[in-house]
Amino acid sequence: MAAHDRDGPADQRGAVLDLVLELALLVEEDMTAGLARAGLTKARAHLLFEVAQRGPATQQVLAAALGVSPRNVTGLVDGMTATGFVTREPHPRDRRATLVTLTAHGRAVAERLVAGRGEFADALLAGLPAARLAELADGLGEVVGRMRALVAQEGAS
Amino acid sequence: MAAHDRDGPADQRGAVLDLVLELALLVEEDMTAGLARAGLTKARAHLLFEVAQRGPATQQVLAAALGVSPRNVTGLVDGMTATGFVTREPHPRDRRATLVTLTAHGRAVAERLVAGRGEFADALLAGLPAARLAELADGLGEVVGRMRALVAQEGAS
DNA sequence: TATTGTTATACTCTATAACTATA
DNA sequence: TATAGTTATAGAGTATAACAATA
Repeated sequence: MAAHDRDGPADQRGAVLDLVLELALLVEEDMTAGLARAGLTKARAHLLFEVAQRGPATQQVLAAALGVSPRNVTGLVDGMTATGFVTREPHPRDRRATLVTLTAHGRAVAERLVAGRGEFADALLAGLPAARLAELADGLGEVVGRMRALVAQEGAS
Repeated sequence: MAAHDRDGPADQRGAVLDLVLELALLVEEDMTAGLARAGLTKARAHLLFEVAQRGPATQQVLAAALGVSPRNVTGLVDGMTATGFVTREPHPRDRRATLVTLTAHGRAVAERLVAGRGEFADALLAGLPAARLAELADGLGEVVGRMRALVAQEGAS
């Protein structure tokens, strides 16, 4: 117990870190599985949401928004065209460009996934007292802030 | 303000969910970047840790432990042999099998990554008062428990 | 006959470089 | 000359099915 007391703070941080890592893993698994049920991968869902928010967009714009190469967007759009989520429409004023546009199915799936967030939040958090939620929001906010700083710092170097 | 008050609990859950999702994304990015600096991918690091914990293991065992196909393990071991993290050693009693074994480099990198967890925990959490940490551990524990149940439930259906 | 690992094939995400059509 | 998107090529993760060697 003495050693445990001495290492208390580090142990506690380690325990919280373990929870954060496990949570990240579980969220990723759950999300990937849910998207697969909708016929999507994470990369394609990302593109779907981007188009849903912006409206029809060129592949260059999408590449920049997603942080991937233009070539990669070609592949994603190819797949999502074959599976009926988007179409390539001619750009009205630039014949080099195409406008990636949602199909009715793509729009419906995007809306359904966004709506599903509420259910997900309930499954994770319903029944927790407001005080408990507030604590979590505070603590997570702090941790997320530090993570953002870490990632930004490493991205810069 | 009235509508805001009425939707309070759902809003609060939505806010916490956003934090959880952002945290999962940031952790994943940071981890992927860190592993890349060590010459590893997530899949290869997973295999590395598994071998570090178990000692030399057959590819079948590793496939089961990682939850991937045996064929996939062949590819991972091929890559990690080429990059000097592991070797294939003959199984002493079963000439069909190979024992995936860490090289000195593989062992060193595994130890370095495990040690790096402490620094990561500090970067994320150092300076937070013990009470704050305890709250976080409680809240995250609850959320992780529910996530585990969710994933298990979906995996079963 | 069952198991271990590999070859064969295929799909997805990712990247760079070279090329075409258009600005 | 610069830009949009594609073809070409390549590496990594993932899967199933067929096959060899061995149990």
